[in-house]
Amino acid sequence: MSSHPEPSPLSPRATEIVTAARALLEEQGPDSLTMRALAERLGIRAPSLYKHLPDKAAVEVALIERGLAELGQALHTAVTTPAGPSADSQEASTCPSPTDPSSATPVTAALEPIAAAPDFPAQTLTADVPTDEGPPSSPIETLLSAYRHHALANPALYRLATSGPLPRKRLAPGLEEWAGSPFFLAVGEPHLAQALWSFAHGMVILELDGRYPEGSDLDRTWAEGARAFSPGRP
Amino acid sequence: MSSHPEPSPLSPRATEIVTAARALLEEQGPDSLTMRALAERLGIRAPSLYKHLPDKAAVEVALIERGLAELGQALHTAVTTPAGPSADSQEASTCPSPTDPSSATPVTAALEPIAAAPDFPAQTLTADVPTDEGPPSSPIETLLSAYRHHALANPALYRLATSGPLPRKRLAPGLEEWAGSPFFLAVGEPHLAQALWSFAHGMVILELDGRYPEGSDLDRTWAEGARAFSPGRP
DNA sequence: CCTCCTGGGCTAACGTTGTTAGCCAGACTC
DNA sequence: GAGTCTGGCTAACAACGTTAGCCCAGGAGG
Repeated sequence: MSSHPEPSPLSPRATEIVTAARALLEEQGPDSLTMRALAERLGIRAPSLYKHLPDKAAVEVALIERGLAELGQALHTAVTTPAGPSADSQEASTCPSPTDPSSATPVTAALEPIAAAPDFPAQTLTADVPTDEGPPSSPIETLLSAYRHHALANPALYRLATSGPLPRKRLAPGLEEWAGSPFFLAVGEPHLAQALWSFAHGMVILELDGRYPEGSDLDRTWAEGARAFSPGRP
Repeated sequence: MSSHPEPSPLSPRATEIVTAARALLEEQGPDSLTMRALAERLGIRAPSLYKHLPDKAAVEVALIERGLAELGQALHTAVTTPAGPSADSQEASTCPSPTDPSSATPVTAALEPIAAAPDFPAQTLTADVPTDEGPPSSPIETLLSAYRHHALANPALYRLATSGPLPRKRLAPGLEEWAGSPFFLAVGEPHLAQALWSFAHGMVILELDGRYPEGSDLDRTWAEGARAFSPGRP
């Protein structure tokens, strides 16, 4: 198994840099991901980074690739696993990615909305731990739950990987398609799959951006959406 | 009617500045919206802008308010209008917003994806003019069509207004709710409305970011989504 | 052992960005 | 006429991404 499309190859040192960048990103927010701060975290000076990576965009592309790969991984196992109701198990079992042993970052940092991402004022992100309950759930519900959990567990990386214009040319080919394919596996029809993916992304990104009114019951909104996309609905 | 929640009050000159900012944004893309470029467009120097607006964020907040107000306007008329199949008519009839006469910008700039927004590599945004055809459409289809058309007609403003963390504190209160309320009017149930809004946003933002695979038939994806959210589906 | 080369660090510096401080001309008020 | 805003201006700062150029360690080849 593993993440099918291979990520762009990086020197060992470059990989270290990207790992540090990831930690910095998730700990301090995207605005704090500067070349100087990144270098300092590694005990070197900013210009030295350019000996290993051509520019900042390359760091971001590498991060995007990691983000897509991990998201894809989470979704694939969610869709393959024989419908486990608890969404947490998947992450823990697959995230120590086999392709990249050096990424020893503690990604599996549980589900509490990351402590502090200072750039992003955290707004409504106070009580939004999804409630896992109800019936053992259909494939679609399982997939959506995995999607939501994964995104909320890695908010900054998710945002980086899925928002804003994509530098497709610099990205490992096929990665996006692969990451999205579980939606097809779950619903069987490509256009419906695309629609479901769009729904999931819209939900997650609006939740991350604190865009829903204060007291919204997002669990119910997700459920309502899942129901809409389910084949024979009650 | 008009946009119910009043936008934050601005001095006449500040309004001019925001109008120029909007033009700059839509013509040259978000990266080109710098204080210096904005000032130059007005024939003054950057520091002078600070006599009228506290900082760049204030410019952006004002733009966001305009974006949300216009989006809300478009959606409201789409939902109130007795189901006109042609989505174009709405914009033209309501956009010269009655609240703000000085915004004489040609917003109604038709539907061709704006010529050049250089910062955003336009990618797949080549052949994505939505095809208006098929049966006269349900309220939900009308709403979704209006949403998509409006967003694609004002891509940069839409992105600014709906992506990234919201500075809620600085935003006119109630604006977001008002802009989103047509979704409730269309489906009748709040959670389903939120889900439908999320779907629409996800579709649009992914389309704007050129995130769908090359040859995607987005019309069908929209249709599939609309069908999923429709009450009694075939 | 000496030489050479190269990988990977460094400092200095440039051009942009948002933003502040402080100056000054005109217009309006009393 | 004196005074006070209003709204321009220049100069400057800090932080950003990035480039140029220096230099030291260590391995390779003779």
